[in-house]
Amino acid sequence: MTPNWDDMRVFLAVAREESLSAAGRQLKIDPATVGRRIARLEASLEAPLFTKSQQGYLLTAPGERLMEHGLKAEEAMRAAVGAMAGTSKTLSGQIRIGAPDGSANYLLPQVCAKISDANPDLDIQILALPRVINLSRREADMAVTVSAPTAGSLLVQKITDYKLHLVATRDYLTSYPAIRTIQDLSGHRMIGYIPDMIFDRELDYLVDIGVDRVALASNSVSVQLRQATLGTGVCVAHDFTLPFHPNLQKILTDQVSLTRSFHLVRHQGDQRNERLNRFAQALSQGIREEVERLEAQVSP
Amino acid sequence: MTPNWDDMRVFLAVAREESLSAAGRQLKIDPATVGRRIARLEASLEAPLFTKSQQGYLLTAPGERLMEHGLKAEEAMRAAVGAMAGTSKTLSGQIRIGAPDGSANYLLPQVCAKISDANPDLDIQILALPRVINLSRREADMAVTVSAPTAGSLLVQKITDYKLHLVATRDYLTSYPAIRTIQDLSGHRMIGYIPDMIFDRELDYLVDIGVDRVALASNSVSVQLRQATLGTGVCVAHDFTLPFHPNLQKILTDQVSLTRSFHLVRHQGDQRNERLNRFAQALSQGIREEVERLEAQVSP
DNA sequence: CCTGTCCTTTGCATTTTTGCAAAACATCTT
DNA sequence: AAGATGTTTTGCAAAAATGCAAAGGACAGG
Repeated sequence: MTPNWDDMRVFLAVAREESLSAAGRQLKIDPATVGRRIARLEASLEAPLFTKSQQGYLLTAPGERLMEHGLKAEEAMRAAVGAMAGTSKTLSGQIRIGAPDGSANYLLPQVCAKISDANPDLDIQILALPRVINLSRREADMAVTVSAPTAGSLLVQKITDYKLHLVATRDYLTSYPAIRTIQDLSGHRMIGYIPDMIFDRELDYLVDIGVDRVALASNSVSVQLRQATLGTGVCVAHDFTLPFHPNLQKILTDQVSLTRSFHLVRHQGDQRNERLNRFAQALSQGIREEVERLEAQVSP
Repeated sequence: MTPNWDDMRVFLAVAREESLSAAGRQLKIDPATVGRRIARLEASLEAPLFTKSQQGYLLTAPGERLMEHGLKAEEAMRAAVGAMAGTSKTLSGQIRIGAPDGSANYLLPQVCAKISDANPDLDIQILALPRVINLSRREADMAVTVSAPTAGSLLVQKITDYKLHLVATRDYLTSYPAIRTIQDLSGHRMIGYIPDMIFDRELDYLVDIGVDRVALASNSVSVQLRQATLGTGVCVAHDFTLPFHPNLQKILTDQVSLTRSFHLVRHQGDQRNERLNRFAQALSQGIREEVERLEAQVSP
């Protein structure tokens, strides 16, 4: 019998989450229903799609083959929904943004709050991960990145430049030897990324500055800034984060001033998706304005 | 809210049939249900998809846009189902073949009966139309044709050659002046295709033979043969039809012997659809064997 | 080893969807 | 003009799907 196309939507969620419960949460339906929908799909296709256990639902070989086609169906359905968006005043549904946690923590909350105010029926999800978001696998609808990706069928647009400077607390600076030159840094504790976990070359600030040892490291910008705010060392901070940490001040600004850029990266298949286009436009403009507003609050 | 993907499947049927009733018949669901599914889809997309009346359901501009994406979703879902077919011993579901009515009447019934015997869960539909089947519009899953199409993203494979000869009944031949040469035909009633409705140049047999007037014409081969069987004239017949009309005999075989070929035409997008591949293989082989079997029964 | 947590599956009640039949309307044929 | 045929829409009963709760199992932590 003809499979129910909507069962394919459920199938994709289970394939991704590898769990009836998790898929049920994502789809907002009962796990019992998810299980029944999978059973119905398997019956109509006469093929076992998962190996089943309480530890998880894992795709079989036929299930893998089905998933390939299911992803195409999903893309078409997304585009279909997107094509309808132009007819509505406000956006609805759910959109997920991937972002490095610097922008995820310090920019996106404000930007997305405004977008949400203007589009009450839209659910926005900020995926803050210290790694490259895989848009091909649809981990998110779009991603804010620092480096512009060059490979894959992706759309990339530059959003804005932003500045970074070395920072430390005033207490730290008065308690430790003066920092007048870059060479003086070698006598200080540096805070930064975990070197072998840096997932974007453009985030490797300290190498640019000439620092080769990081005593306090984290893969999370907010953790790094919290450590700096405690007065435990010197780190590189985005200017737009400084209004949130008034006890941090810039140092060596005449010698070290870094500039990076945010890019918005999207799946090429979404190019004509009006719904995502509208959201992307609002997001880019929001980020641009927020960076400008926050950097204006930081003394030169 | 998230549209139900299966509502898209219903939407496509209504868009094609331009009628709830016709779509319901095609989908084997009640027209009332079809109407409700369309209403639900329109509500979820917040867009009117059809202009509605008892005369029919016609797509609106948003509906047209939706259809583009819906067709892609459909292609993906068909491929998905097709990818599963290899896992099952027998085929199931529904497959529609377009064919000119010569092969539709005299070959496909036997060939499809055998395929159906081997695949009890498969519904086979023979679309016999006196015109070119539009595979791009998915009027059928595949088509048997005489001319090999050269345009469009289609897969074409030659199935077999077959022969055609001038025929008439014995009674006709004894009641009317003898036919010894092609020129003698001008004093006889010719049966053939309606000239301005010939949809395939390869079917324009009488032009090849040099006959320029068709006194008894039809766009249907079976009608033509029935007329010939009544002894009302001379027509061109496929050799494989002659075992069904034992009172028809070939004439002028030394002067007129036509050869044509059957081709199987499929949508390029179905190239890796295992379910349709298996069916196509069985169909081609079946037609090949059936032409051979029937032509063997006809005296030279 | 025991407890807690989370998973899948099953039974049952509730909700939703569907089929059926009828009403209303439009079109075509006699 | 009347009857026949086919359409869409609506109300209601029947069927199907879903949610809820509980049972049973697996795994992790204390």
